[in-house]
Amino acid sequence: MPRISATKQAILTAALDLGALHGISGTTMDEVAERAGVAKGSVYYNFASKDKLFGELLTSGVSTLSQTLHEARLAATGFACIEGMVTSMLTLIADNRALAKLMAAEIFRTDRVWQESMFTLRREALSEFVAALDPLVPAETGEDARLFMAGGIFGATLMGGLEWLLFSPDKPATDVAEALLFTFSGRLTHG
Amino acid sequence: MPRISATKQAILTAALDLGALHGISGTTMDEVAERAGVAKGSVYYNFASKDKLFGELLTSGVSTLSQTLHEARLAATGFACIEGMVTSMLTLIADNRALAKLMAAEIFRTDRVWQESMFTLRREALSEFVAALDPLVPAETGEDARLFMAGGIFGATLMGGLEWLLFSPDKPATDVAEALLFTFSGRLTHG
DNA sequence: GTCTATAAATAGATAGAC
DNA sequence: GTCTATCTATTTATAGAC
Repeated sequence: MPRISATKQAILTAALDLGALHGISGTTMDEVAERAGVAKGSVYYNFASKDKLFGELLTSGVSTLSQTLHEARLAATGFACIEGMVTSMLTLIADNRALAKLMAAEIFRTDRVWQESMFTLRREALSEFVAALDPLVPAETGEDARLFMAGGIFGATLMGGLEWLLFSPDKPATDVAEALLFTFSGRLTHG
Repeated sequence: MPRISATKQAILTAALDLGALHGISGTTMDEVAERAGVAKGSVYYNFASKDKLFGELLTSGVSTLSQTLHEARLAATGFACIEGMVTSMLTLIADNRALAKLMAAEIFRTDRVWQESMFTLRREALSEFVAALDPLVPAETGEDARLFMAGGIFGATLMGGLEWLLFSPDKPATDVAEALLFTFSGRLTHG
């Protein structure tokens, strides 16, 4: 595992921040070079193309998410498993705010060159939620229904997390997790 | 209320479809003109700028969403109210697939010229969920927590809906609604 | 109102010096 | 490995004929 060069890291960070601000198509390689403090030639020395640069950023980001969810899933059982996964994902979003914004904007795009690998990685992340749901849903629940549920919990956490960071960033993460988990706890139907 | 011209409508439709495919920054005014079957000059005759064109598209879309949620909220009470809102929103997403994709990608952008009005309209849509949640949550629940819950239900429906349309479009809408509502019904914690 | 033609600026990418 | 300079294509937007 060759260590990543300082220049390459600066480029990745600049691209991530700018991508979160203006979207990938709205970010130019000139801007990336300027923000990274290097010449554009250096950007292209490290990344063959704009697509390669952002593709690396996104696939590594979704991969980290999968791993985080996987670890959280193994750390508990039953509904506590969902609780831990939602909380872990919120922490990850808070620690990688730019990446979360970028992912939210790109996750349903179907015209990217890296679409295929993103699709696979996204499915991997969702399948962690599917696995966590397995002991909680009736045995006869179909595969599609499990995926819709997983997508829903994933979406709730992502949107709730972004809502938090963009509009109420001073609130602690636990407030957000509690609110989201309240809606999944069944207490909504006890009224 | 002056009726919208056929040309203007064709331009709006073309812009919506292309924006859903390639994002707003990734869509060019040349493509819009070509797909709409008009010259680029006609596009600029009807819309002063690219920003104005997509701004109109997005604000009118979120406005429709707000109205749909409002009507669904008034049509029921208690948890059935949430059920109706989620179901109505899924129907709206299915009927306006391109708009849903566009909104999902743009809803957290903070660098757009129409950001201010989008922010307001988005809050309006969320406040419908907040109102529906009012009788279902403890009286001492804070304003922020209510918004996080609303954002979560909204996010779950949007992501679940897009997951459905992109990857299992053959399943009926009721399957998706049932799956999402299952997670909010409390049956997850009965295991 | 719609068109063609074009301006003016910017984009992704490359060449070649150092 | 990093830079400057530049190529080529594309982009938003406008001018002006019809």
